[in-house]
Amino acid sequence: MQHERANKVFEMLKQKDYKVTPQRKEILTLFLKKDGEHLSAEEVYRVLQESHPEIGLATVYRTLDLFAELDVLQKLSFDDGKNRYELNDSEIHHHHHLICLNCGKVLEFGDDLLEALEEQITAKIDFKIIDHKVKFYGYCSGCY
Amino acid sequence: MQHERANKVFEMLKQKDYKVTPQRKEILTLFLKKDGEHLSAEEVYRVLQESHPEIGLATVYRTLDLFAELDVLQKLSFDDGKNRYELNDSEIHHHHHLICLNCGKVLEFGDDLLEALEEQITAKIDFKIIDHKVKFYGYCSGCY
DNA sequence: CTGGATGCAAACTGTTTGCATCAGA
DNA sequence: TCTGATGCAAACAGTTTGCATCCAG
Repeated sequence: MQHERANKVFEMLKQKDYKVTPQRKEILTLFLKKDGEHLSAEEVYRVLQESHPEIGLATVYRTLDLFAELDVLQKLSFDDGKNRYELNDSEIHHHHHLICLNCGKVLEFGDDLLEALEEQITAKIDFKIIDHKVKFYGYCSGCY
Repeated sequence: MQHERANKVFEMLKQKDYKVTPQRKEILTLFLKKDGEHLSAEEVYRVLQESHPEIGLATVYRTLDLFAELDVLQKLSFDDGKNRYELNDSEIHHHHHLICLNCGKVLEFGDDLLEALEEQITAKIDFKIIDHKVKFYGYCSGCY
């Protein structure tokens, strides 16, 4: 149920004294609709443009920042010069990215395998890990 | 022996019909001197400025790009809006980064542990991994 | 009604490019 | 000599900011 998720976010906004504006609603709705995609500010802006031409690019940026801060979205960067955002899968259930060096396609994989690695690092180095980002580069099935 | 490493790179440049210019020499020398540091173009530019004020920022960018392409340097991004470069430790001996969320300090660790992970991924997903970038976020010993 | 949110345009930052000049091979 | 490399300035892309206006609470 998508709007259930949305309502949860709206709740949270209110609780933290942020206003629930139509712009914020629209942007969240877009991400819920495109669950799993990694959208840039520009892309969000362009899509919304069609149905809501009043929304400004600055508002998109501000809203994406806000949502990232509230952990509604996760901020990503694939080193193409622009930040991307994706819906943060509720509870800490990360996934990571396989980036095809040829066609640029981005595949994903879960991070269960990484937990063991984290433990080993924590044991070796005096560093408390609380998050990680992993990117693998290579060639997807269509490209080799 | 540092200039041995430098000479190797100069060799390579010549072999690939790139010219060995004083600017390229200076930039490489800087990275050799600051081995292990992650320098941004701006930083390289500012440091060189002191001893070689003629060198232009555009040249720094072009040279960093070139070196990255030749695998002399490795291009990194710590999501602070600017690219950084570090000396690429000769043969494929990667290390990865532990980024302190509090003070921004960047620690490093080797990647021997990751190999097993790669194999598991390759087995599961149809994707030929040829490189990876891993970043862990957390708190370093001074910050928790 | 009131302060936070918005839209717009201008400012900013990091990076790239066009072009005349320079210099390594 | 002659093409690739440089320096400079202008152009660019993505993002941020100032400010008058608007509207959710």
